[in-house]
Amino acid sequence: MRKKWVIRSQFNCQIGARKLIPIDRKLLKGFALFASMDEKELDNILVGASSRLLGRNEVVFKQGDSAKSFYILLHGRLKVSQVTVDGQQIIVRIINPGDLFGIAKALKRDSYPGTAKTVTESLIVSWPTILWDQLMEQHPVLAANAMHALGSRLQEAHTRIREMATEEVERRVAHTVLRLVRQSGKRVEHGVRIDFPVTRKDIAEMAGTTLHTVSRILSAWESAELVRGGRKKLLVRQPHQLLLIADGVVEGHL
Amino acid sequence: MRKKWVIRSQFNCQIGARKLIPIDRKLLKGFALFASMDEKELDNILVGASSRLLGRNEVVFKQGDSAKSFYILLHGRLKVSQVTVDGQQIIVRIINPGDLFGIAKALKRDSYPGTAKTVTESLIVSWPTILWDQLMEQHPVLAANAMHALGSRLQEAHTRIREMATEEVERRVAHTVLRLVRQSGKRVEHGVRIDFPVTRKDIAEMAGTTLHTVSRILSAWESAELVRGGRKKLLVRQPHQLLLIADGVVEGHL
DNA sequence: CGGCAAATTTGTTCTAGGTCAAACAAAAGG
DNA sequence: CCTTTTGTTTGACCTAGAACAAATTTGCCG
Repeated sequence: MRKKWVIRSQFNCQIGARKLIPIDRKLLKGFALFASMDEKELDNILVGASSRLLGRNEVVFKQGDSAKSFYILLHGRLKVSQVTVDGQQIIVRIINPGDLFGIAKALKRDSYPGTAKTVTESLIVSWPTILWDQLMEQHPVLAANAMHALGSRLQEAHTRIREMATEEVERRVAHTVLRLVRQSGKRVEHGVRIDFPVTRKDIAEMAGTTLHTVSRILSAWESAELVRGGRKKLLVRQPHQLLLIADGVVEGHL
Repeated sequence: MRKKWVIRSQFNCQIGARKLIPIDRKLLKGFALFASMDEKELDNILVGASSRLLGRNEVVFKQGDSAKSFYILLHGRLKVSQVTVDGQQIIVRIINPGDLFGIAKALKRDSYPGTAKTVTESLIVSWPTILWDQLMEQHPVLAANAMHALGSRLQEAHTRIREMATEEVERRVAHTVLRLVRQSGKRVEHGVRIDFPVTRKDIAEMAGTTLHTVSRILSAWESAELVRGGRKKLLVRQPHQLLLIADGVVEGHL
């Protein structure tokens, strides 16, 4: 068993060995991005790709780094954050398996606008950024799918903007939690569990508020039996009730 | 002359004649979207397109309408807004000449997520939505440019999210105004004028605040000689000072 | 197992900016 | 020209939620 495990300067200086996990096209299959592509096309796409297995809390790229590669997440979970000049942090998005990320080229940028960090052990595949245009050109299906992905992100962004502009915190937090449920929820015995570690601070940075306020809200919800919290854990017991709060149908519990 | 035109309840019942302005490929040239495409390709793209000249305050499509067409704005200015269930409005974006809009297909939607309305007389070109995929496939350059356009919008959306999450109103309003200056500013004698009618309410809906607050802020800025207001008018006299406010370098004037 | 850092909870205070209210000004339309 | 509509300004008040502060809990690592 390969145990050449990390010597971490501070972030992710990884070791060569880790890099060369053989990439099987089977790994790609099943993701929307590669929908309806045949084996041959997939192999073709994989030329030039390399993969990496990362542990928890490792940084894939940092805000401002020059964008040498673009990626797709096969397994695990990342979060992308930005820090403002005055040190405040926000979470731009959570990356789920199958998502493209670091596609600075598509955004006409040559540096990454945010920092991508694993929150669980993760498997990623990367390509050199210079291959982007070529890849898009040679695989129209891929291009179309990538555009769809961008489109969904844009829609989600608009939704967040609208929420932040018009809704009060409790509803925004409810929306945030529901989004997590939708993207990363796992049915368990008494509800739906967010299947990766989320802190109150994370939620705050997604909803545009403070961890204190989030904590108060979750406590209130816990009293009302809507959720069950825990350190970096969250179980939603009554998604439907939460939806009512999110949509402003019922009064909140604060 | 095809006069099978819609009689639309209350908004944009326009006249058939207006529809059939001959579209010259020269009109398209010069827009980033069609960069580096030759005459022949442009003509090809224009097959299936139709154009329309609209007056002020006409609705191109309404939130929820089924997305039968996608558009590009050649001349004029539109604004896209969304209304929430409880009647609050926000401005999603301002559409400037050369911008694609109504590309629901790229967002995997079959209805428009917002309402697009002219704020000045505008010239638009439209294609039936069903041509989208075909057009993207046959013109990789167009596809790439369209993706860039989406990418820019996504970036702008993230910027707005970050601003709304971390900045206080005065800075947000400053950013909003500066964005208007950048996109639609016209150098004039004593500064830069926003070259289309913007109300305080518009600005509020872009910055995520109320028209009252915007009015107060602009009044304060006016006292400080930073801007000059007027009914639906705005002249920025000292963009640089405004930038300092936007970036939080100097105290605001409230 | 004990110590430590990270995460969470909860109380108290304080203010930015929303809400309510009203007067005012400039277009638009007849 | 007068009336109406639409946009703007300003004041007075009030509250959601941020900021400040501290105690408490939890998981981790040596």
